[in-house]
Amino acid sequence: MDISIDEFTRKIRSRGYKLTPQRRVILEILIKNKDNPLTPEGVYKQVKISCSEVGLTTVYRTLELLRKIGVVNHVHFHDGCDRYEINDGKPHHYLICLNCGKVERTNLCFIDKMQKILEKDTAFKITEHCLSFFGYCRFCQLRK
Amino acid sequence: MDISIDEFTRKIRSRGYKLTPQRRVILEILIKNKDNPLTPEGVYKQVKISCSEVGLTTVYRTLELLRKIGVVNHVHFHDGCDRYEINDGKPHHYLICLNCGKVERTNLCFIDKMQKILEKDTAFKITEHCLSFFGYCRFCQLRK
DNA sequence: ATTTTAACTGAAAATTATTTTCAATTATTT
DNA sequence: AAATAATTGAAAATAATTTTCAGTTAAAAT
Ligand SMILES: [Mn+2]
Ligand SMILES: [Mn+2]
Ligand SMILES: [Zn+2]
Ligand SMILES: [Zn+2]
Repeated sequence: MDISIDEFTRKIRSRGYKLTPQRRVILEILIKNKDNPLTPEGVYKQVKISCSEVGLTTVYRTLELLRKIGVVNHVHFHDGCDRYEINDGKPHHYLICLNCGKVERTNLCFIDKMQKILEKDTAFKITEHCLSFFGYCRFCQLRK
Repeated sequence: MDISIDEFTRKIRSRGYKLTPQRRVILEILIKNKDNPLTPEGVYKQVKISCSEVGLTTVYRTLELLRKIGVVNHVHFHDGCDRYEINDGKPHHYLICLNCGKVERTNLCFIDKMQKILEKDTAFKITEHCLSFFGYCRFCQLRK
């Protein structure tokens, strides 16, 4: 369910944006890391490795653009920076250990149902949500 | 279901912390604003109004302390800063309009059920969660 | 193909949120 | 009242993000 480059091109162009090499590289990095949400800095570092002259500013700008067109989701680990992950259509949420920082991902989700009810109830048109759980992982429950 | 000053005092002292005037004032502000999560800056401004010599640094430190002892929750509106609200024991989540920024609150929540299942499923001990919905409010759905 | 043009870029500067440092102060215990 | 460890606020430091701006480029028009 990953976005294809063609689909990406279409989405970008149809809104008057240009498909630049920088945008393509950043998208590729996000796809490659579909299992862990990256910070802008994290994206930047990986972009640099796979070569390329891409500025950090452009990373920030591109991530926000991708979010706007629905290609990435924006998530929070409460660690002081934003994170982005490719939007694969499936809901998934995170379990973040307050002790060791370990992050687990889960696909269990009742949110869709909740969202439908909320929309009916409040007339709000929901396009994104952000859900994270904080607590203590298996390991940290024992020590400390 | 608001926390009482006695309960607060007990919670603080039992962990070796001191009950200072600053901490008391900050707690009062949070109780007074139980319906909208405040940023540290927001707390600071209100503290200043109700008089008091309290430094912004102390506000940051106190909010984090209150979170640690379970007196406040930490929420995110994706607007670049952390927010805190008094923990009244009830779950409530937010609907944040991506267009006008309006924030609505809802009590509808399936999270408790989800949390139980997750805990069983993952052996993670969950102590907090953060859920927000983003989209477009009634008004913004029409214009734009 | 060449021109045109608005979108895009990166470096540097600016801004904003948050954390750290440290010397002085204060709440609680003795 | 003294002892002591916790707490405080101002200032400095750090970290994340945004803005500015002059130069570049993708895509549309010729
Ligand atoms: Mn946070
Ligand atoms: Mn965010
Ligand atoms: Zn852990
Ligand atoms: Zn709105």
